[in-house]
Amino acid sequence: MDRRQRKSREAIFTALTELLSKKEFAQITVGEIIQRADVGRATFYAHFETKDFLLKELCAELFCHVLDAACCERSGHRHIFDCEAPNSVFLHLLQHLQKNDNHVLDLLSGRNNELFLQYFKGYLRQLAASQLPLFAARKSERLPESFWIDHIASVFVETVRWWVDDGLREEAETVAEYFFLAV
Amino acid sequence: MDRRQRKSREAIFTALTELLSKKEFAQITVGEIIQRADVGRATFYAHFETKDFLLKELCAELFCHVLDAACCERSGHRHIFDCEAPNSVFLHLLQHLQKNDNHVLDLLSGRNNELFLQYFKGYLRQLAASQLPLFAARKSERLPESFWIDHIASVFVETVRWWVDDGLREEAETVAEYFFLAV
DNA sequence: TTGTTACTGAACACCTTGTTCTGTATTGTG
DNA sequence: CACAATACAGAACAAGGTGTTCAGTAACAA
Repeated sequence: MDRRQRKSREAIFTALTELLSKKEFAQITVGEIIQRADVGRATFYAHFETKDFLLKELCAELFCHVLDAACCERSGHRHIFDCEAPNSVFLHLLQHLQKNDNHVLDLLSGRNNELFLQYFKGYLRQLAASQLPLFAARKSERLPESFWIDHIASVFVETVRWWVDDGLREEAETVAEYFFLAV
Repeated sequence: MDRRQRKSREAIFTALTELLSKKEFAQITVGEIIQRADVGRATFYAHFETKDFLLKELCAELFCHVLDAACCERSGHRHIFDCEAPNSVFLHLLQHLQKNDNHVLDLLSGRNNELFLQYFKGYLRQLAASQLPLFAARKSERLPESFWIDHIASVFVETVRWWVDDGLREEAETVAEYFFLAV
């Protein structure tokens, strides 16, 4: 990919990320983004079809990064014993979120954005489906699997949301424990 | 209240309700609402500050109606025994939703509206707080109460969402059972 | 009947979106 | 280096939505 392209794309991502820490997505205009990114209007629309598509691609990058990181650490050389514990993936995810390196939490704080939650939950559903055996003990055979997967993803998302709205006062470990007690 | 006021207000509510069964809230414009309501633009803004405030008031009316109905039936002369059962309020709520008299489900179907979910969950949180003793068996003493209330409300909302996205294929009783198994 | 209040309908300024254009600078390749 | 391709800035543009204002009209309540 052309260096100019990468530069513009990155500048737009960064601009959006910075803006997201100040105001909610719906209130951010394309004009603000390109102004902060120092990029022409036409350039923006050459890269992203609409503002929503920009968010979608941003989410894709974020989640890939976070989930990959969680997976790598899990199958990495450290924490082998912890990884055998049922909550390791979710705990790692929470720890990543707590660091907030890539400002994911900005998207979850306050009155958050529906599109983001949609993507978030989508990824979580995948994760939940892959981790399904871990929750077998709790699951009743009377519950349909689609319901159960959705439930796990929902509870995780809502737990994180509660955590953020609460001001991140608890440690990631504590929240992971809440999650496993609740789900 | 002036009859003209009531008429206009009602026409606007009805117009929005009808439009919501066709498209999502974000795609509905004030122009469409006033056209369908057969009401002047100035009239709309005399009644509601913005489109969002309109939705807020609509939600308030809907939830008051639904929750009141659930409460009345519960403390009414019928279903006395059922009402002693822990799930009666939630089941009644689900049954009300299933009938969809007031098109609440339109707001929950598909890619739904964030504001609505916010209000929905807010009301649910109240209900959950009042019904807290019923869930005492499940709750661990290690879970903070604020987390627990939020959790119950979340699981209910997400259960209904799953139900709707699934096409309302299950009976309200079945869904109520799922809810109580999951929460 | 009379004063008050709510309504219509149109015009208005403002903002945001997404497109199109011209000219310019940067890139990777031969 | 030279050249063709490509990404860029910047400005102008139409289209569409928002919320306000105002003058004239109709419905209300006392």
